Amino acid sequence: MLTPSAPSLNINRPAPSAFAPSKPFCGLSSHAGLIATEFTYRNDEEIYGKDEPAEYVYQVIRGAVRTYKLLSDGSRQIGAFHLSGDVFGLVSGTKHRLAAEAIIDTTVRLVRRRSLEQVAGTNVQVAHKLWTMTAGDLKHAEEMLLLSRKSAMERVANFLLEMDRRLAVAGMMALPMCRRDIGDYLGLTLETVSRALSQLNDEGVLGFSGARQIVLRNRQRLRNMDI
Amino acid sequence: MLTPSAPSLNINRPAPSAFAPSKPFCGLSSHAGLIATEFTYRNDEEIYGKDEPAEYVYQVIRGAVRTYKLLSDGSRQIGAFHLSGDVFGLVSGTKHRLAAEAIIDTTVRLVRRRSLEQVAGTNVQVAHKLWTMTAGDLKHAEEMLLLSRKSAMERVANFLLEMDRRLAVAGMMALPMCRRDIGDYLGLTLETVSRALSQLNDEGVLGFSGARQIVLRNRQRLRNMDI
DNA sequence: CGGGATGTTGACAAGCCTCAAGACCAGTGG
DNA sequence: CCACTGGTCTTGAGGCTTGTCAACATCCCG
Repeated sequence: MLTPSAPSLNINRPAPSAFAPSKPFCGLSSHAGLIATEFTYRNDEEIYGKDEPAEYVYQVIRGAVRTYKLLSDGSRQIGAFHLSGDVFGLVSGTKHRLAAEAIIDTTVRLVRRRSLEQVAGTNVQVAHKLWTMTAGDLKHAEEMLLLSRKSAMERVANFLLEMDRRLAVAGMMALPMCRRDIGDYLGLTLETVSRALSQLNDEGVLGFSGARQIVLRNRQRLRNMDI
Repeated sequence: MLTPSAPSLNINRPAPSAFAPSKPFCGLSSHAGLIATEFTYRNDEEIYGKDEPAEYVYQVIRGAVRTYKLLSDGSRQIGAFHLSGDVFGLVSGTKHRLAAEAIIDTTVRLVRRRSLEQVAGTNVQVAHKLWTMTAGDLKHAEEMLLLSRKSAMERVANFLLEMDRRLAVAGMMALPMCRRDIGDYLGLTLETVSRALSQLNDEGVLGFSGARQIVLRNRQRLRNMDI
């Protein structure tokens, strides 16, 4: 929860005292004079809490974010991992239904939700973009729902392919998240995730160079396990 | 699949030869001259198929609809049950990601997706309505994802409360769907659903008057099992 | 080098699925 | 009116996958 080295300004909640007005927000803020601000969070730092007013919409510039909710039984459900370029925190209501935390040191760009909706009120293209972004979240939720019916190995295989697609460089991926994060994302325990990864390693489907440095050696076999 | 008594015109795919232009589409078609047409399907009749072009958006007038996809292993995932008043078949893309079938004899009202999007292109309120409807679907998917982490009993309890809220009249609900449908919706087998219902009956939490006629006698206990 | 966090592996238990048999119910035809 | 039939639902027995608990290994960082 506390890493004493602070790479940048650190207030728990943004209230961002105007930082750097910057580049287009996923091709969004180019439309109108949306003010985008940058902000940096350290690992495990909260970006926003569940049920908080949704004041901003975010885009990851660098780093990784998890959105999650805590269940009554103490377990945690991770809704999504957001990596460089991803937009998160967009809701059509007024409150966040999931909390968001930086997994590692993360820089985000943010725009006020109100400004965005204001623009959407006059600009049809922006309004359409908001819709398709929410539809994208829906698609992801539906895919996770499908995954939830599958075996542990199928879920892990699917996860690996997703991460391979999203963050592999030179055929190798450096996972930002721990085994527990993966488990809470897939609806498995960290032990089951570890066992699945070990088995894939034993079978030569993947290779490790450190627990979070993974090379996929046989993507086709992973796809065959997959949806 | 085939019930020889046809209550109304029966073509497998709409291509609806203008039937009854009628009342507002969930407060939607009141905005512009959207033409709404009615159509009736018999039980187990397909309304649209997976990956079909999303030509229409539907509202249930009478009856019940299930949307679903078939998995590669032959199992079926039901995404949602749609009852009187519910809108379904709205996607932001061009294809349906789930198929839709009538569970019982069902009348729907439908409007062309193109017309709707056209109106949304000029009418900000309609555009906003499309967004919030998709956001509602997202919320439902997120709730199902949460449920998928819970025990069989918790899922069934949640299902009962949902159906009680949506279709109970005089404290009694007449489920339109069979045990297999419920199982495919909750990610359980029909046997597990049946066992959970029997247990709730034994505990006096609910009462049967026919397998699909259920009275909830202790909603609070169901809520305590629930999310 | 030491210590905490993270990851791996093993043994066991629990919950749910599978398979199977039988009960119930509605519709049909004799 | 009753037997028959197909579909739906219930109930039981056993097995499998995954969760739980525990021990140990590894890594990172001071």
